[in-house]
Amino acid sequence: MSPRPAARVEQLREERRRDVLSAARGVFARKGFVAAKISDIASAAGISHGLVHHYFPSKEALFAAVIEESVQGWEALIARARAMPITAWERLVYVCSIMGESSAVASEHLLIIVHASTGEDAPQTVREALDRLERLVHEPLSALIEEAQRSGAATAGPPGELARAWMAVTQGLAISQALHPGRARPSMELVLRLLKA
Amino acid sequence: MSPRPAARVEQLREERRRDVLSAARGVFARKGFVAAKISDIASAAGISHGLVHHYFPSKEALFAAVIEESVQGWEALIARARAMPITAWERLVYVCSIMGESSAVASEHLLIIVHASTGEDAPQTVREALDRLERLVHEPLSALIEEAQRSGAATAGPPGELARAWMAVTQGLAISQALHPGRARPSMELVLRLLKA
Amino acid sequence: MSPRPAARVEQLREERRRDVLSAARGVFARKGFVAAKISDIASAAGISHGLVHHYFPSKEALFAAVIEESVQGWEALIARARAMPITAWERLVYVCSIMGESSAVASEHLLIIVHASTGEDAPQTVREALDRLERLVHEPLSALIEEAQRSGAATAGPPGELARAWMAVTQGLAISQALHPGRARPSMELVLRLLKA
Amino acid sequence: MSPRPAARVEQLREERRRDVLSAARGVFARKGFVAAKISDIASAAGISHGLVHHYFPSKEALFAAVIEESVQGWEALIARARAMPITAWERLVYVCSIMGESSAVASEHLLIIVHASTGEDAPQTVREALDRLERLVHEPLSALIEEAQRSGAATAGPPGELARAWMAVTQGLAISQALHPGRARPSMELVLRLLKA
DNA sequence: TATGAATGAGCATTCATTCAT
DNA sequence: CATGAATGAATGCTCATTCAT
Repeated sequence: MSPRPAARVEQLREERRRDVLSAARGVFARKGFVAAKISDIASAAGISHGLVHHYFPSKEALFAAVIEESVQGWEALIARARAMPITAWERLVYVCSIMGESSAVASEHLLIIVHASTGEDAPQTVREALDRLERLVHEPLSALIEEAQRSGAATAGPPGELARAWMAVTQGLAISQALHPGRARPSMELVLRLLKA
Repeated sequence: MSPRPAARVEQLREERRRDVLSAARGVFARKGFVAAKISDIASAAGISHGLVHHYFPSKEALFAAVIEESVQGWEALIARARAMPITAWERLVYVCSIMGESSAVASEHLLIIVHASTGEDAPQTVREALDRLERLVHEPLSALIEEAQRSGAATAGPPGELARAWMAVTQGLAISQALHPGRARPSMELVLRLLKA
Repeated sequence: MSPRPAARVEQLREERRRDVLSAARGVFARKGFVAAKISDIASAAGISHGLVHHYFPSKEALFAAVIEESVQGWEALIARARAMPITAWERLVYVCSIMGESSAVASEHLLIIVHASTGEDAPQTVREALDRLERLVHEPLSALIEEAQRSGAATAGPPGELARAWMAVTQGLAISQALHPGRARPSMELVLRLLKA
Repeated sequence: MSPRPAARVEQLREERRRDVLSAARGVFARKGFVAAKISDIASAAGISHGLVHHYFPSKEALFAAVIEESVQGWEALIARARAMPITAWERLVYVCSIMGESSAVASEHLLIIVHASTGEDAPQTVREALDRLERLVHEPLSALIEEAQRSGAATAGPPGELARAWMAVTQGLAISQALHPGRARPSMELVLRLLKA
């Protein structure tokens, strides 16, 4: 009966799933988990609210998927930076520059993480993903900083704390950007002054 | 008419109102406006949910009162800094040091402002208070930076943008601290590197 | 210790009770049982809401007392009419004229009875009082009409039904008056056309 | 997109909306606006309380819809009477006879109007609809009476006041009927005696 | 007595989730 | 797959009633 091969069907389904995920990312970023309504997400994705549950069993699962997506983006960024044949300091600069690009998607990821972090009601799956993210970003960053310190490029101090400070500062700037998109974005070069020797 | 002196009654009422406000500050800081439940606030204040409405007509009014309190705290801090007989740069250091103290209350104020800023559902009164806060902090800060630039203490660049960057960074660090209270707090001296000449 | 004799105290208490009852009559008349708030009544009586419960154990009891008062007023009116040394028709005219006077108090009684009759949630005590009122008004009225019919003054027809019609019409006019106090009041002479032979 | 034809869906929705409206009419008639509970209406309609809000955004809107329905019924009745090729007096008789039919629906409409008129808490929309109703009924009725007076069929007197008296009386009788459905209904011929020359 | 703080049951409303079509 | 009707748990808010002062 089906005119389309199963693979094509599966692909369409996957595309639709991505649409929902994208819509959810935007809505969660703007409203946070609790205030975001399934119907907001459905509207943003151009489908009915009932259909959202065909792709994601629950609002919580959808949120977890968005978080997971963010975490994987960070993982990928860090992996890319580590794979480049450059100095540790240049890797830091590279990471900063990507972060600073602040595409809408990146801002949304950051805002979601802020919401997920600051909200106390995040479900367990989300908590775990956030912890994983924390480690994923913090550890390689500390390593990069430590490496850069050895080469004299980075300022002295406990690399772990510097990494955290850098993460906090980056997050603060990203929030600011996300909230005021039109505003002149502080150059990431400024942020690097935190770490520069 | 009352068997108790009116002044005392009024005083008790005011105290209780402050208790509720404090409880609300904490809950709003941890959960944001929408996710915070009146019953959470009531529990935190050790009273029944009905009594919360005895002191504040609505959740929105309570939130607005908390925001107002934050705004006034900032106003006061800026005013104190401006009143001190010190150089512009020392004023910046002073403001940073107070901000960096990170009493629970200060963190809560910052988190609330983050929530209120990032959440799309803040009511109109709150939006206005936030706008006022934005101006209250940004303008004097820009002035301080400009002054410090003239004395050569601060780095070059548009004072307005530097002020915004500094605010974003401070907010980011405060969030980080609020979320991980046990963690070693990045010294505010680090933050000053952003501005130092 | 008490500077006043017990009797005087009792009298004051009784006066205050009447104040509350009067206030309640007005509020119940304007809002009905459910919509009337104890605090409305307290405000109207110029006392605190807590004090209302010193005079009446509950809102329901207060309502019952108001109804009781109405019932007794009707009883008294009917009794007065029956005691007068006049013809049956003149008694009908007398009752109509008193009803038509429409002092604020009389209107309020009527509106309360309408509310109590039309509202389904009246408590048992109230139901009983209303039934009693129904009989109290209906029976003597039927008797008066029957008497007037025998003397040829009243129109023919079952006296019981004529009495009910008259009561319904009187109530309708009273409602109209109560709702539009400024408006020219239809003369009760009009109402008597219903019964006149 | 929908697997069911849109027209059919719309029709079902409209039917269900009418069910809710009917249930609401009965409950509002018996209890008045404040005392009527959404859950009462839902039970009467055989649906869950949540679904009521699927069809009407709020209790107030539902009440307004019921009132609107009443107003339109009156408009239609008056329009029909005016369209008939009969004398003014016959038109009055016709209106009385329809009113006197006292189907459950008509009684409910009248009781609702009484509740809405006597209750002080009716929302603004309702107030406006009632004012409109007042004019809609009063003006054409006055005109009819005036016309009937010119033909000598109606009693003398200010047509406006007679119209009001007639409305009040009709309302009173309708209340009486609605409250005691089993009782012998006073003939509307009786009411016409108010107006007959 | 008199006040008003305090409680909690009750109601309107919202929204995630399910499911018939 | 897709829709939206339907449900009911959850939440803000009101208000009768109690009670410490």
